[in-house]
Amino acid sequence: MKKYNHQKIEKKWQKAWDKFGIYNADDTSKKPKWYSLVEFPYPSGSGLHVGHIRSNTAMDIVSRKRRMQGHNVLYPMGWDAFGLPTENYAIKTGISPQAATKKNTDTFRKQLRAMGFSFDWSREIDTTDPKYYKWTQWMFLQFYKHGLAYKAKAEINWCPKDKIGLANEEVENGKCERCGGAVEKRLKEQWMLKMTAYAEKLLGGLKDLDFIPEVRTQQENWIGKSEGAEIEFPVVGSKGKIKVFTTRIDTIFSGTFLVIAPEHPRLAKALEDQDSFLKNKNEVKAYIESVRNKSELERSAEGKEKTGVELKGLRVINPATQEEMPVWTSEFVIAHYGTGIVFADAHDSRDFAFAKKYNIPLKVSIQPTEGLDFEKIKNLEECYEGEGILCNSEQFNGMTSAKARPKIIAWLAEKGLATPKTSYKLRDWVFSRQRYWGEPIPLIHCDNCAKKPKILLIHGLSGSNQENWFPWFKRTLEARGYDVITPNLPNAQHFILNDWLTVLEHSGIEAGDRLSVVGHSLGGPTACQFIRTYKLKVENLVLVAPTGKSQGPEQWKNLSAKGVSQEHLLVIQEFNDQNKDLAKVAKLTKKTTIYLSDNDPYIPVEVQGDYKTLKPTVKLLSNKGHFNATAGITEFPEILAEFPVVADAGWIPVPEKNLPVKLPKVEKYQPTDTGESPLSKVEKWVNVKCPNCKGPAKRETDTMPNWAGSSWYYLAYLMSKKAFNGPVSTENWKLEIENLRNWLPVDWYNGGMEHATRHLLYARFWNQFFHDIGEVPMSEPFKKRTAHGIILGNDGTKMSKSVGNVVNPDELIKEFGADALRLYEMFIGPFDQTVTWDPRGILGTSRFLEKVWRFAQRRFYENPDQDIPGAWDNMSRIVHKAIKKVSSDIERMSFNTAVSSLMTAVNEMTLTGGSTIKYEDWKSFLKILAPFAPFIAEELWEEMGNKESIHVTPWPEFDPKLLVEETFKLVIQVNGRVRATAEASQGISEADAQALALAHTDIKKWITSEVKKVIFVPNRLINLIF
RNA sequence: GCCGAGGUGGCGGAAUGGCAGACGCACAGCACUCAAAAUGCUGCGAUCUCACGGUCAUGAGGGUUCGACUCCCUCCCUCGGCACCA
Repeated sequence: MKKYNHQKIEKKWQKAWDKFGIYNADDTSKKPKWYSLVEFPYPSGSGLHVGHIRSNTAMDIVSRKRRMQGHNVLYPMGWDAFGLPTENYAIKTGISPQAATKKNTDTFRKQLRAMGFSFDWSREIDTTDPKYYKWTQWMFLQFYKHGLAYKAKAEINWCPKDKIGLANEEVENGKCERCGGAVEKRLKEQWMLKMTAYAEKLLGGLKDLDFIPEVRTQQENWIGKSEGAEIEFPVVGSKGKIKVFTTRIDTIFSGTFLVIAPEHPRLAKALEDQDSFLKNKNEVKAYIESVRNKSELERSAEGKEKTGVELKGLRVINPATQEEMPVWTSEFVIAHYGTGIVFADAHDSRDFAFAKKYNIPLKVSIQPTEGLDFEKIKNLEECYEGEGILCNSEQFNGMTSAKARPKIIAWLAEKGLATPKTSYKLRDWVFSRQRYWGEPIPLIHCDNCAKKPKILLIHGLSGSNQENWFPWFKRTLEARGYDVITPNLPNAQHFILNDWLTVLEHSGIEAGDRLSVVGHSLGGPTACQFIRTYKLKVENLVLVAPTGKSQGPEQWKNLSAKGVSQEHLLVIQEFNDQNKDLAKVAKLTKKTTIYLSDNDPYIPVEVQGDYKTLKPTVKLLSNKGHFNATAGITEFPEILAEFPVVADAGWIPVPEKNLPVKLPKVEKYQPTDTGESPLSKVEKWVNVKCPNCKGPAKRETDTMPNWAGSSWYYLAYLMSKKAFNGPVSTENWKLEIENLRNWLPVDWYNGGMEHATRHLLYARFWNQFFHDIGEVPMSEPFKKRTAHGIILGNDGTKMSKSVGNVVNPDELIKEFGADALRLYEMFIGPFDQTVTWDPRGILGTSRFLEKVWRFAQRRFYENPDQDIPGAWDNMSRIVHKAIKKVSSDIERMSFNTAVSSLMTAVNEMTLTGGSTIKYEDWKSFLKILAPFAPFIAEELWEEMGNKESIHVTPWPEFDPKLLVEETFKLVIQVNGRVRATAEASQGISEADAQALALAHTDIKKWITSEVKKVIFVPNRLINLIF
């Protein structure tokens, strides 16, 4: 009889499984796919801990079961390796984050392998690998190119003592984690992702997802949708209006003052303004200053009295009551929610307290429906915040709050003073970090390109800037951010080239401008001549129906008929050789496009061929004539394609072919005391050529947040090796979409509750965006989301290095084996609940495995024959009961009871039948044990002579017939209390059961009268009522 | 303050409205042993009783029900999240 040597067995099977790659997912399989996902760990220096193992084991069990159920299973693993601890370690020790990460991931990988998780290691990823983050950078650029990434001033946590910006994780209760000093808010230009644009989608998408309710509600609360109205308060003595958001428009008649957030930009503007209405500027300024100097903690402290000052000189009118109201500023109003201004009344406790403090008049307009003392509310002794019946509200009196709200909105909307409006708590994602250890943001800032681009529009013969599509053109492109110059050229009827050039020369164009030129008709060749004469650099030259020498004599006759003198015609002809000029001009311009129409009276189709042989792009539009008003052209939308919206001027994306922007080596990892990333000190890296104008430019030195790489890692697992090894490009991404389509969505994603809001929302946002731009096939990435409870240390507190209560799995694996540890992790308590690590607990599961081992040895060494004649049917029942329970328990994440039923089965087997178990039954038992304890199951399976791995054999089905026992224990109750039990046969009738019960010796003494009533639950109990 | 989860032996915990405490840890007794470890068996909520058996027990108090850990109401406590969101 062999002894159970877990060390030997585990090493043996780790090697064998690797060798045969039995856990590698197959991209081309015809089997149904199954994608299990656990949050990939941050590879910290302290190694894997028992908390990681809990989630990994659970999903490993699910994955193994699915594999045995015939699915093509993908269960991948990787490293979320960018992050502060590694960076702080680098600051302290000087060891590069790259080197530390390598070491840490090696440790983690080794530990995870030792646990026997069925990961597909061929798909391992690392967010800090340039091969990975080149795609993260590409993705950021997609956000940027679609207008969802923008730079704006946002608050960062600033530690004035350490002189560095802090991540949210580094702030504890408003204090710096490092030095314990108070943290300030500072404004800094930061990259933001416009997540608010997806608020509604993120909320709506939740509806069809199988997320546990806790996660779902946390996401809903985080998005924080509330529906209400925006009301306008006219300013007294001015045309201005102040907009206010409210969800309680039913209280509008009690609104007696407005309150504006101290940080509100409109307030700042009013203070700067020389002739502003404000009469107490200094007082307001001082107040805003005092608020800014308060820490977040002081400001929001519960029960803290709110402070504020009145904005003297500013009064508004309540649109419902027509009464004048004062306007105040106070710290309790949040600048970024709603409009940053609220109307205040007696039905909000904060407003109420504030008004009392500063003696602002109050009015009551809501009467509680029951219970409360309305007298006190009416006398303004108490604040009533709830809903109720409206009073003091004119025609709305007597209505309930709910009824009145839409009516009041409609009433005010009619006067143009209110619109229904939805607000969200969700804010845009601050995407910049002023740190080293993150993905560089792949943008380059170019001062030259930051200049407002100019467009020079040159009209043609007999034309003016008031004609054709020119006014429309100017208006539209100005709205797109361009400076459009449309000079009126002299003697339009009698063209003199030099006169025209002189006017153009003085039209406001300067050397170094970002210039585009649009020329219409004769303006086309004039443009070419102008560019050539002054050697102008032009970004985009657009010629609309340009006239030229190539035209035939007939056309020249036409011009002549229009009054152009022969002399001038010769001049035109002379410079007007498109073939010659354009060839030269093209050298000075980046891009040239010619628009032609098939029915242009001046440029007939016969001569258009000449243009088409030229280098510029020719766009042929049908039926546009000469592109002038005579042809009915007053708007020319096609041309807009040439001039895209000017966004975030000066930020030029790094071209795809230059990705990744790799992190350079730095001397010091310490953030700078100006609040910038240490990257800003690497001049060689920072200073680059502008990809756009080739002039001097600087790289963005902010890096991406930790959340970036983890927002798409579930997609990365699906991508081919080629995608990571090859160049990054939109075309290459598209090649991967098929793989995404095969595997998405993730069927089951388990992770911690701490990621229920941020990570999970970021990833969903990311995915929805890429779905919208056609780069990801599904809108929602995760079909099912569950969460595990955390494991507390022995002492009931969170495991942490400093407390010293972290449990190291290495020693446990060595002493008890990975199988015992896996079982204990599952057995320790309900999977979704917080549990406390009990160092003795693993003894139980370890003993259980020893017991399984001994049972197997007895059965197959003492009785080596394939099957034992007369083996107990009871044994089959025990096994099939366990198959049923284990199968369903895994699906409902009740892993602790699954383990317990495995234990029960073994206990019952040893008790009932010794080792007389059928061969098939024992196989089935090993199979249901296999997902939990894969090593021992595999070993015992092999010992039975099986050649194929147990982990790829079919999952056993239970036979319901075997589960039915002939007799059962009938519970006998008298007046609802259990008084006895009796053995009864299955399917016993109510009458027989009653007879059995009444005859029972223990029941007789409870019989006091005739049976009044009988409750009979078949095959379970009978309850006699006397 | 709001939202969510939870409260059951000495401990971790189990229980489609139907025998509360499965399974495990700890503890005690017995067997094996010269002895110990390991293993196996037995016991293990409180209380009354020599005993058969009874009574009380699932945070507290009420309710619904033949019957409640489970459903409803009120309250207390613990944990997690959000936190001046108008």
